[in-house]
Amino acid sequence: MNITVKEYFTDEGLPCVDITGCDEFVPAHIFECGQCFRWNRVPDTENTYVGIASGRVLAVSACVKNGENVITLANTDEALFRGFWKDYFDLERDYAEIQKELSRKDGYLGAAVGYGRGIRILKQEPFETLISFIISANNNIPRIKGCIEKLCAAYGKRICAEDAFVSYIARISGADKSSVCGEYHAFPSPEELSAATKHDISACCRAGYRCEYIEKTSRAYKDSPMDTCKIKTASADDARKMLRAYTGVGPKVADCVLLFSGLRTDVFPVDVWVRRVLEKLYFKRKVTAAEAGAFVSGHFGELAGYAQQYLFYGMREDPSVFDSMSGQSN
DNA sequence: TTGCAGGGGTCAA
DNA sequence: TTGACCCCTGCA
Repeated sequence: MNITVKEYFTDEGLPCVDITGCDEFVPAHIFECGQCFRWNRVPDTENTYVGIASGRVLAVSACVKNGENVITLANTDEALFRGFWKDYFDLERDYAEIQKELSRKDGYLGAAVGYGRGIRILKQEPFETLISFIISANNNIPRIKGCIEKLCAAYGKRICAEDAFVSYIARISGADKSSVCGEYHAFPSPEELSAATKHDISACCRAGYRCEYIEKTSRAYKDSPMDTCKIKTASADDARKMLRAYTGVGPKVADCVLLFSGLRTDVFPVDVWVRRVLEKLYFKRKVTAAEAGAFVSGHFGELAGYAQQYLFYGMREDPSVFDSMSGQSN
């Protein structure tokens, strides 16, 4: 990937970088495809999102300038971009090539890829991803986001945005500066979160039976963190086993953590949405999660994780993208 | 206002 | 393989 980075300051004095040479980057698709919970669209903007990752706040937008796609990252300089955000957004990977390969595999994927162009799989912090997807079990996105925000507010480090950042957000959204939030919280570290009991966690974020999972997993993680090197080199099944050693992690959550923290791309989280896609497109009948999992690992191989994201996003956002495709899988 | 079903699973029997 | 688990939301 040959990306070009231009560093500058906005009128407010906020450090920014403009990235060109990366056509596969659509903020709405990246942040609303179900992989992350701490990125939110700035009200009254079409394509600008603010999020927190590893204790850093960033505003992301994309537009076309002079016929060229430009990604603007605000509140970072070039050094921080190269040292952190470039990897977080997986900007080294050639998604156009992945899309080509998936489209060749099967007609349904071709349709899904066409719809979800611009999705990128983020490399999120493993502990945050682990706890977030434990909370996601049998839960819906607004509530998951609410639980996570409350946990962060209670146990995470406070981050005060610079005045220039608040002014920038106010300007691009047309909002009054006083209405723009300037306070954020990092996701708590294993040490911070493991200090809380399940009762504390329950009082804080009302996550029900998942609170016990959060307590146990935070404490276990503090003593025995994920061995990401081992996870990357092990077989997919062994990697899943390592994740499932944490309480509250079953097959679906394990695959989500592996995929969305950028550790593996050959896993395929099967939840009710994905199962619906597979049943509708490939099986034409009801299947179990295990049956679905066995099918996809053979059918999609190393690119299973990307296939999952495109299929899932297409099915959830607009199931009609598959309507003209019946009978075209191979 | 109330009651009920269902939600992007996991655990234990 | 099945039921219980906590809590919220939408709907009748």
